[in-house]
Amino acid sequence: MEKITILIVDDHPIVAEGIRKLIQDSQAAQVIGVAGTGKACLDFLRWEKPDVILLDISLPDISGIDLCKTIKAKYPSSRILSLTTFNERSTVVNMMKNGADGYVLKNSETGEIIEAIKEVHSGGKYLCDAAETLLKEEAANGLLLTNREKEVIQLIAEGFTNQQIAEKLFISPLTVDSHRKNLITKLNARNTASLIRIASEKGLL
Amino acid sequence: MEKITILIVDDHPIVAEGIRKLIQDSQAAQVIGVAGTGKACLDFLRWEKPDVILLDISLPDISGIDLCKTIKAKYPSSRILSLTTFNERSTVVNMMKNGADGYVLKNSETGEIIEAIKEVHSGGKYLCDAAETLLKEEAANGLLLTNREKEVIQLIAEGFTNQQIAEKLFISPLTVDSHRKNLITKLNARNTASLIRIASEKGLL
DNA sequence: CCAAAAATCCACGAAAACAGGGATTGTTGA
DNA sequence: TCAACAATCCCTGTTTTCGTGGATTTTTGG
Repeated sequence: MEKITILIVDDHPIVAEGIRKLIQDSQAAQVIGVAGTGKACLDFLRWEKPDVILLDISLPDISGIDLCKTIKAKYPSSRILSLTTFNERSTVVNMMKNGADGYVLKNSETGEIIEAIKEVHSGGKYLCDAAETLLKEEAANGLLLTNREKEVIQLIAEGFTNQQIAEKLFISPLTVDSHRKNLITKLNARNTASLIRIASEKGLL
Repeated sequence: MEKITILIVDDHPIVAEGIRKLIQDSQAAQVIGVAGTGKACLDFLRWEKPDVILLDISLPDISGIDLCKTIKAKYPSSRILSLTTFNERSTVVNMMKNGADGYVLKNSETGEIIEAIKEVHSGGKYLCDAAETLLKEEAANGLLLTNREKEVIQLIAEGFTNQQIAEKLFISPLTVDSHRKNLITKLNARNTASLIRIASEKGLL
């Protein structure tokens, strides 16, 4: 059986080493490279084509989310498995939206990670239990801000007034105010200040 | 030479494995246990006394910060090296305040981690460069909110008005307003909304 | 002890947010 | 096709924050 070739992209030497060991032990795959930055990753991909890329989100130069998009744009056939510590809805969603083929948390069982690699390599998608639960929670709990609301809350958090936001979005200040009120209601805030705190806690900014 | 005995406390199997490998390779120490939860850690310590405890902050049951305090209370002679991904002032400060003997980031060079273990074992303190820089930045940059300001910003973030905050603190609403204005100036915010965002980003809430 | 910083209080007008309605277009999924 | 939802806009009055400025009293560190 051909071994699956792997590129690890992670800026933590410890983690990279741990993954390498796991993969070696499993016999199913082999690590052909380790990159500690987004740049190193792209350089590597110019010369070698791993079957699966294990991608961390927090990298020193660019975010794994952006890197994911870039890789998929340049090498559409590459398979990307996101391997991170974050289990926030927004992160999971963004990652998958940007073309990742799977999402596994670093505190997953080791077996699950190998499983995910195989699944992704064979063309499937893989979401770890925790991530799946999160996505369901989102749907249920209704952490569902509309696109417009996301734009608006973002600008509010940056300190713009209704008036200024209206100008940026080419809509009426009254509309912005409506969005603001809806946001306060949706997130159960008392006022704008607590709205921003709550949004920040939930990773919506 | 006696090897330094180590207990790893981390809920990421990958990371634990990586650390174990690093330590093995270094020849200077040996891992005598791995705990994935705070409880497992305390159980382990009842029977065995590792020279150095490598402690992660994010654990499933209790925070590493609290665990640190607990361990130090029960076993004052134990040496604790905090090994985490976070490099926020507040985290570093809290950890050291609760008795940790060292602070190293997971993305540190592997050599640095071994170095830190040795230093901590021999009774010294060790702060990785990144953490040290952070602490200096804090002093320099002036993330210096006064006690009163911290109370006030906390209450603002919870959605209370000047009036309400004044009642809670038994001071005049005008005073609260002064604090608010000072906060906005200090943190370079445009208004309360952005004040809360900035404070949240800096971990001041 | 003394200077610096923190905490307190104030005034006044302008600007912004809040409360609590209502209403009209699109879009879209079942 | 039709109800639900998103996005838009509006009104009225009240409350709160913002900007600019100043002033006094405690703490506190050297």
